[in-house]
Amino acid sequence: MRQTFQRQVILEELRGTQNHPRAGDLYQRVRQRIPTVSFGTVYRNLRLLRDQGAIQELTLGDDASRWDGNAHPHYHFTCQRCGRVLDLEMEPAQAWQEEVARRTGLAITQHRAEFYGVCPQCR
Amino acid sequence: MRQTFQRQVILEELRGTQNHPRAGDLYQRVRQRIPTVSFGTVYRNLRLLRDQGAIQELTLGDDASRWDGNAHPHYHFTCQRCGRVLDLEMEPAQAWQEEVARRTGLAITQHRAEFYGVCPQCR
DNA sequence: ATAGTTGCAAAGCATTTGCAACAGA
DNA sequence: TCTGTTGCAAATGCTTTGCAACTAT
Repeated sequence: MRQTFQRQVILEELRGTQNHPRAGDLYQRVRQRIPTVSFGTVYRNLRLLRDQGAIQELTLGDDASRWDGNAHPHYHFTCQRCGRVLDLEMEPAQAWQEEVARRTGLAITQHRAEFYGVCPQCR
Repeated sequence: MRQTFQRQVILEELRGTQNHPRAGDLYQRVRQRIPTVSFGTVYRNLRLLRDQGAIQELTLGDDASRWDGNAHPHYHFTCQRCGRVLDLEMEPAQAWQEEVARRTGLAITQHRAEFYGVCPQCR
C-alpha cells in the first residue's frame, strides 16, 4: 500500500477524533486540509484501511457506517437520545464467547456487542 | 394500524422462514402471492411492523438490512462462509449487561450481540 | 518507468416518498 | 364516509466505479 498524503490525512483525522464519524463527516474534516479531496478518495481509503486492519467500520443500524480509528476489538455504547457513540473501556468477554460456543455447539471465532442507553451528557 | 391483506401476507412470509431475508427477498416471496405488490408497500410495512415491535430489523454490516419475524430479543450467528444467519437458542445475558453497566458506569438499558464463525453446513 | 492513487462525474443500490386511486373500519 | 394504505414512479442518500491525469517508489 503506497503512502499518499490523502491517505495519511484521512487516517490522522480519524484517529484524532472520538466521534466515530461517518464517511461524509470525515470528508468534511479532510477537506479543511486538502480542499480538492474527493468523496471517492475518502471512501476508497476507508475501505482499504479497514481491509488492512488499521481501522474498523461500525454498522450500527443507522443510515451510514461509522468509522473507528481504533482497530483493537472493543465494545460500543450508543446513546439513544443524542446518537453519540462511545468506546467501552473493557476487554471483550472472551470467556463468555467460549461459553456461548459451548452452549450452542457453534464454532464461534469472534463476536460483537453493542450497548444502548442514555449517555452521561444527556441524563 | 389497519389490517390489510398485503400486511398480513408480508408478516406471514417473514414468520414462515428462518432465513432472515432482506426486504428484496421478501418482496419476491410476497409477489408470488400478490403479483401486484410494490417495493414501497413491503418497505413501508416492514418499518411499521418493526416500530410496533412485531418484528425486528438486523443490521449486520452487509449491504442491506435483514428482517427477523421473531421479535423476542435473541442473539444471532453469522456464517462467514455462506452468509447464513442463525438464531441462537439462548436468553440474552442480562446479568452480563448489568455487570458491564456497573463497570463502565453507563446507564445501559439493552444490548445486542452478534457472533461470527463457520456454520455446521459449511464445516 | 509503472503500477497504485487521485479527482471528477456518473452509476449503483437499497430505501424512501409524493400522489392519486383504493379499501378497511 | 374518511383516514390509512397501496401501486407506481421518481427521488434520496450513501457508496462505488470508470477513466484519464497524476505520483510515490
